[in-house]
Amino acid sequence: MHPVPLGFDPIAEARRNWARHGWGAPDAMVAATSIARAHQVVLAQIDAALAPFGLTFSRFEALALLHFSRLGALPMGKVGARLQVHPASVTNTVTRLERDGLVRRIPGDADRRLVLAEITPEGRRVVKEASAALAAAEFGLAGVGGGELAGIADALAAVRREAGDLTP
Amino acid sequence: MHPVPLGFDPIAEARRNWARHGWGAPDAMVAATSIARAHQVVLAQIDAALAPFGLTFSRFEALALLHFSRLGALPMGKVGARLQVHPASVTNTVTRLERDGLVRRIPGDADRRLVLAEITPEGRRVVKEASAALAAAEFGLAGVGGGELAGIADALAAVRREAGDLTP
DNA sequence: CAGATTTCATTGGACATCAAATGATATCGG
DNA sequence: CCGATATCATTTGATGTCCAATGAAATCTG
Repeated sequence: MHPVPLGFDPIAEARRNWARHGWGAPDAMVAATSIARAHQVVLAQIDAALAPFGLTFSRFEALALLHFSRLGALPMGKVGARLQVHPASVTNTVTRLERDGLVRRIPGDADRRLVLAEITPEGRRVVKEASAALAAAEFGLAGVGGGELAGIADALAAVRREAGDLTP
Repeated sequence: MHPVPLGFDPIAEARRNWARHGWGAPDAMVAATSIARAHQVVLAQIDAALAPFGLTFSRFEALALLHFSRLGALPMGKVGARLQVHPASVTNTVTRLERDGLVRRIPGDADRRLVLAEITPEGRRVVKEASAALAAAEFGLAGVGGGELAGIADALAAVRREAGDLTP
């Protein structure tokens, strides 16, 4: 997509322009833009690593969650809560996983409003291979040192804290 | 979207599960997942701050880039290179900005393959107001301290370095 | 100079995400 | 017990992103 590097840092350039026009909160602008760019870069590599398995990161996350669960099955709502995505996104994700035979929808027994997503044996096989591929690709963060990885998680904890993700 | 907090950190939980199954690169997994979550949180707040202006972050970025440019106009390709997005995304973004009268398409004079996106007076008016709103909302990073903002940018610089964004 | 190659923007298809509305089911209250 | 309210999943529609293919125009090459 970007065969030709720009030769300069687009975010640093944005900061200069931002300051030149006297616009506010330049540090926040740089931090937010850095997050967006890092997300774009990492997700592209993750999806590339998962493509051979017919998975996207979204689908992999859902599949891994089910694989980790006690019964290999969770209600749609639980999946959304754990992955922190919109209910409609869960419906979409599970539908595609089901299409590929990695997941099955089963009706809730006690509460008939519930729909459970259950991972299939094929799903378990695929998620294991995919996790290995993801680990091999270091989640798109190859080249980033171990200490730097911890630094990223720590720095972003402040953002997640604001969002209420942390237990404080 | 998530009125009810989970009561625990989903990423910390993911790390435990990941380790329990002996899967690789847990630090990278945590870092990548943290980036994805931070992106989701920040972008949601940014888009909320921009909604009153009929803008999304993508459209705002394009509009600001044109506003900063010397002539208030840039070829589509340049916009994509600077914002680091796919050409098809630029086409989409500019089409919507044009629909709202914030941008105009003008044909390239020298090279007739080029299409220039030019910001309109209305576009300049809107982008200024929007930038103020964005600054007021601190880019969705209100509550994150100044030092922490710099820490985020610094930590993510390692990722952007790998992607070739930095000049070194 | 003419044909081949490259560059540029657009189009169409696929995927992910969210918001709002809908239908089905469960629970609460009188 | 029955009606009102709440919960759950899905559907529909809008956005944004990418890839692959296409057509138009410029440039390179023999």
